[in-house]
Amino acid sequence: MPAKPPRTKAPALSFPLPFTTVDVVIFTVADDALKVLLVQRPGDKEAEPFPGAWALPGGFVNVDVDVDLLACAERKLGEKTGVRSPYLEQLGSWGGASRDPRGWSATHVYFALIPSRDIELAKGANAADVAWFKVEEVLANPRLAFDHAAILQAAVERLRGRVEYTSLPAFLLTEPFTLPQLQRIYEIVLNRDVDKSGFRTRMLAAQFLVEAGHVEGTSNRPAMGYRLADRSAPILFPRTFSPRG
Amino acid sequence: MPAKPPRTKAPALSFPLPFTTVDVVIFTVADDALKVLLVQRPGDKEAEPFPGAWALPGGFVNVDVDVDLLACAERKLGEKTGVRSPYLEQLGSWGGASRDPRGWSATHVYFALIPSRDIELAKGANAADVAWFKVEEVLANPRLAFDHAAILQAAVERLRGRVEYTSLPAFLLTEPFTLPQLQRIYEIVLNRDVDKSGFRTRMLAAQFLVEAGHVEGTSNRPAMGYRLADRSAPILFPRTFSPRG
DNA sequence: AAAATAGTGTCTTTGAGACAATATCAG
DNA sequence: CTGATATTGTCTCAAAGACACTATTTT
Repeated sequence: MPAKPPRTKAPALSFPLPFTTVDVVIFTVADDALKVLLVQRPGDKEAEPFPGAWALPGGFVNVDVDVDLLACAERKLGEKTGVRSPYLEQLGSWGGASRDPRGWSATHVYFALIPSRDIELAKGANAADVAWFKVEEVLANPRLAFDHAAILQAAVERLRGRVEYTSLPAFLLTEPFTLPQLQRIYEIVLNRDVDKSGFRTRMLAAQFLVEAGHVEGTSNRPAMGYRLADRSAPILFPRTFSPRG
Repeated sequence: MPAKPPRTKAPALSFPLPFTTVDVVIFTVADDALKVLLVQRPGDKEAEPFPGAWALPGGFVNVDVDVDLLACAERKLGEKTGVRSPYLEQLGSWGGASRDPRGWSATHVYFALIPSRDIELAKGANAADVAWFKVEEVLANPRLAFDHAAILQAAVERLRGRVEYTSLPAFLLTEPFTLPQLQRIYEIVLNRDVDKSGFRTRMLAAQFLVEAGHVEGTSNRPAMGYRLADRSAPILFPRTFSPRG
């Protein structure tokens, strides 16, 4: 790729390198709303950019610790939520001269889906600077650090887009879950009602759920519980949900 | 994001930075086949990695020239093909300790679609080290530099996936083009036949084509020519092409 | 006229959407 | 029993798939 690359592993560089960071957009559904995890940047004691502003969790790649970008994303996710292996997908990357006042930087962004029941936010000294926010409210009044508002916007669009034709919302629930619970997640993310009968037909026809006994849960009549046949990836439906399709 | 960031624009760093590169997967359709543009890496005179191997076009981000990642991708595309504004979409990023022997590196990958008639490959001293390859053959016997075989694989999967439900193949044709021409592109990319009648109905119903007069081209009966109503982005079909949908 | 390609029509099937009906539980 | 929620059934409609048919050009 390069014309005149450095030769050593810790090179005396002949040209400046951009900063490399990884950020993670962590979604969950709680209180009937789609939420995103944000962290508050430290006050201006250290002359950091955007002091006190909320931002997506993330930070510099640590060349000595992270074997690759995915590992770095998993590390940052774990540090903030304690969650071990959620659904994690690469969203894209943002890079340029002006997104960070310290200089040319590029960030690799992942997005994660985690069930709200699985969460224990990072404890200890900086527990207070990690919190869930309603996506709707953050987007309506974005005051995020860096270009994180644009990144969040892209993540939500990607999520909504995928939900139209994939089984992604299943990753927002703990197993086993019921079809009405799953339908509710679809409705929350899509922000519209979904027909009950068609939903059930579609989900069961797609063959990605396996029965896991009845769940005597929150409602009057117990519902069948299901688990995912394959937790490694969502399945794709051949059609979109929306009407006028 | 960072814990202890550098303070200046050309900082004396307290920790090592990964290399940042941009690579572009450039597709076209020619001779009834999907092709990808590759460049040959220089011989080992300069102790570069993978001497003589073929690679995706790309290289280091130039902090002084590229305002952002997209601009960098457009620059590299233009340098190799002379094409000015093709369809260009971010594919993803690959980064890790072992993909480049010189050290931890991360590459931001874009993929481009260009009509084969628009191309004039880079001329001059290094014209010979740029060439089109059949994607099928490269994937069958990958000997690309770095992790470019995996990247190409991902790009092809993305392209094939998108083609199932978008108007992307239109960006592989010069305007005006006919519906039979467009159908042929779909068939080449998908590597399967598509029904003529259904194809026409679908394309015209999607309202993204505008008539541009008859084209008295290659065949016996002249066909209606079309242009894209909006060249900025493909449109999405509500369903997939495949049977068993 | 024959060949070749462009374009249309018809029939069947699949599955979504709407909505009504039934089933099973808690009180 | 009544209320609430789960689950199923029915009817209609839109669009895909398969495939036959018609139209317009070149030779």
